Amino acid sequence: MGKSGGPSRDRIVAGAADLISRRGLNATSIRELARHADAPLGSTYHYFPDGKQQLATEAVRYAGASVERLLRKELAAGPAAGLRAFLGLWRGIVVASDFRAGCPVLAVAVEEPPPGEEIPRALTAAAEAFEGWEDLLAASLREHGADPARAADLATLVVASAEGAIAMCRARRDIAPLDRVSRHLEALIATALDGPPTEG
Amino acid sequence: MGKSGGPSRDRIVAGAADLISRRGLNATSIRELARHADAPLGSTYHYFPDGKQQLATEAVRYAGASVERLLRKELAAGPAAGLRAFLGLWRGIVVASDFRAGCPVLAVAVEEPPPGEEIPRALTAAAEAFEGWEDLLAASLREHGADPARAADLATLVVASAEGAIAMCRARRDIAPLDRVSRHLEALIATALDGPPTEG
DNA sequence: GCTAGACTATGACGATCGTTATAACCAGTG
DNA sequence: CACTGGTTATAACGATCGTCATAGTCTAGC
Repeated sequence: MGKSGGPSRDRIVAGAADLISRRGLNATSIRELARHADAPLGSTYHYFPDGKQQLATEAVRYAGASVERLLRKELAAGPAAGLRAFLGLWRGIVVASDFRAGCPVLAVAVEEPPPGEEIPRALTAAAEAFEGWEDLLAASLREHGADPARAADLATLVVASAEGAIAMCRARRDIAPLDRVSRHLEALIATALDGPPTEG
Repeated sequence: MGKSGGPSRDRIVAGAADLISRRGLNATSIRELARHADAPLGSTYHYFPDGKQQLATEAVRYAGASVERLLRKELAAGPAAGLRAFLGLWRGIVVASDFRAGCPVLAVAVEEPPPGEEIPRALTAAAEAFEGWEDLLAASLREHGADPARAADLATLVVASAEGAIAMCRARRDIAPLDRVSRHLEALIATALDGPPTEG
């Protein structure tokens, strides 16, 4: 098949993204990741010779790219549609998992890098995922008439509040925080497009 | 001394809050928690006979109460001052730790509860901490003339976006996301107090 | 001095961790 | 048939995990 791996490799990556989003990175073992994807332990080290760090990095990149793909598609209908799709995606994941799963990018972002100077690749991948989402949102906002100076701020607020709300929902086992944030964000986007606030 | 524990007990709890905020709950061992507080391992099981779960719960409650105390104090000068203190607190922690520490409540909130029906006490404590902060902010907003129906939404947005921004800052090793969110939130609070938006 | 009770020190228990090594399977090609 | 290269199976390495048990060291009050 494709020279870069068969279907089980992809299953491992996707499963890792899901399991990391539930348990956190450092708390998830390679054995659990393999079991979760119905793959043998030996295969994980076959496909990912650099071990856990490599698998985690690819899982984060996979999740980041998936969201980015959805975002790019839905933003074609405007920032409001993109925002709704973004928030709806997370809402679906949180509810479908009965508040057990969240965002794998967030899970990686909240863990301390090892004491050495080296910054783990997975953490860098998490930063890139966040930035990718922000950039798409900000560009769409600007294209639809939002104040360019505030577009980036608003995009950061959207990503940050979505991520935070996901965590709050999981703690409370209640989707209300995400819904409250969604309502507020949709209003914000609407006013950002209609009339830029008095700046001077 | 006090019947409920000496100074080293408090050191262990405070140290646990810090270490959990860096490494995550499941990824932090009791031995590390003891070492971090310069306390012997035996002492952790002496002060916290129910083990890791009890220590984690107390650490989350400690962090939640600390922030709540600060918030209550600063909100006396109005919602804008409270917001600034809240965001400034996190900013200080993130910057002072060189992007290694974050919010222990968030760290606990993003981890999956065990398969049984029992919800870990630490997770419940995390939910209560978030709610405590939200309630204080919402009450202050209402007291200062904000639309009561939107006060709760705005308070949730503040907490969610702060938590999310902290994680984004750690991933990027850059304080900019939190600063961007802060700027936006301060503007939001200002308009919420001045003129409630056209509701329709 | 002596005892009581709070704290600490030490070591162990089975389990699991990340990782590696080695051997077995199993598809295709000759 | 043999052979080869990608995949899986199995076992093991030292290290660390959460927890417990036991014994030691303190300090207070008699």
